[in-house]
Amino acid sequence: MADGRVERGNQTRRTVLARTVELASTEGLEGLSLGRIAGDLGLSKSGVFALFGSKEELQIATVRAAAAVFAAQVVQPVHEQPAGVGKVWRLCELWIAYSACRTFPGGCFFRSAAAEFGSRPGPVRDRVAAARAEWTQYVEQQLHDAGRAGAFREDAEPVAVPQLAFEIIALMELADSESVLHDDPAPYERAGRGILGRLRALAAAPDELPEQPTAVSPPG
Amino acid sequence: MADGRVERGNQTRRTVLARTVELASTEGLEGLSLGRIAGDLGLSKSGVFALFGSKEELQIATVRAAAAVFAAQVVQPVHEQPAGVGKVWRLCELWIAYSACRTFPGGCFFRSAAAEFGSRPGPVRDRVAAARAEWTQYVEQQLHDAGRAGAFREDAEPVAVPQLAFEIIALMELADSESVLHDDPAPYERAGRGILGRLRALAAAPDELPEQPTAVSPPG
DNA sequence: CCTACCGATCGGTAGG
DNA sequence: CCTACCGATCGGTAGG
Repeated sequence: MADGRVERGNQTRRTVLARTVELASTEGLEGLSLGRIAGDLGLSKSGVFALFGSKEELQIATVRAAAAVFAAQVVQPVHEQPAGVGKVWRLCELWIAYSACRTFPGGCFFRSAAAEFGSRPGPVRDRVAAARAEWTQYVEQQLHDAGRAGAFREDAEPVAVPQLAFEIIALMELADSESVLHDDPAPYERAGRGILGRLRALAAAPDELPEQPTAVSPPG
Repeated sequence: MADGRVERGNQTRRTVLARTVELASTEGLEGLSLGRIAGDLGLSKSGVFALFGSKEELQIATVRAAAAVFAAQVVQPVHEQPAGVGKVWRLCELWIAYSACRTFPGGCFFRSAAAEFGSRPGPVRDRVAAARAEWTQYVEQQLHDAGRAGAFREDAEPVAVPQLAFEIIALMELADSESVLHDDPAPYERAGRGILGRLRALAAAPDELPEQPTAVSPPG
């Protein structure tokens, strides 16, 4: 009972998942191998297997672990900030930093995972789709709250929140993809400029936003 | 010499590549298996191997074959159209149709391939990066030519061509990704609206562009 | 009975 | 293009 075996198991689980989120971002969730992970961490293959039950469960646990990292790095820091375009822009800056600093060595975990499992029905795809839908809804909620707080101009058309969220996410994800593919930080500036252009055009107080995104240091 | 063996080999090569471009778009370039392809096509594993020399060469040949499909479906149809925002928008419509009709069952081949090989240095990544760079340069060229033809307003800031190309490509690629992941055509309308919004804001004759994108039929 | 592993091995398949 | 194989490794499971 109190011999610590359960706690040791939980610790080993965390150790395994810390490694699989890294591996999966570069080699894919399907590229995870129980034997290789075990070898890397000095465990037996069957020991790793016993902790998760199947490779598929390991993949799903890896997606959940990546979501926790993302939440801590992108969502949590803005938690207490008042709603507004400033909060939306801060969220975008945090996303760009999350991508540019290679939190996951292969770039955004959820862009990679969506590309890998997007056309493979099953529980892994469903988990990835749910994680992405939650993020989209979170961005939409921030835009909605900003609108309710009077952050958008009233002399223009009402802001189409899902459209604007789609455009912001598109710019950030292409920056992530191109930056990884070409080892180049320049796409982050493009994404930042595009997002600021949209937000400044709609903001009631555009001067509260910078004219240009701050420079992003090279990856790696 | 003239016994037709070379021609038969080329035909078999085309048959194999027609299959691998489909498979790779859903299961990845790394997921290609010489044995599986051979079995699917009633060939021997070593026969397929002999045609390409290595799995890596098969992957590169698959990327080249996909590029030919893309060029025929998206680039070739606008070849003789005069430069202008109308040509740019037509190119975007063709891209959206290329994605929405599932030319490749897993969505845009080059988005999938970039996600899979973006952080794996080597000849396959280089070939994927080159194909994407060519597409980006082609879009930029069309925007540049439109500007030279007087298609953009002169009372606004000069159009930043690479920035605009980045934004257009970002919207199309997120539509592709989300449509595949959620089996939903709605993202294509978002992408089309976003692109038209940008083009109409910059166009000297915005009335030559539609106000809304035409509806896209569901995938599959 | 439980867990968290171990060394060994299952039936199949990988690239070559 | 074929049959016939190789060293290795795959995900998963056996008894202890």
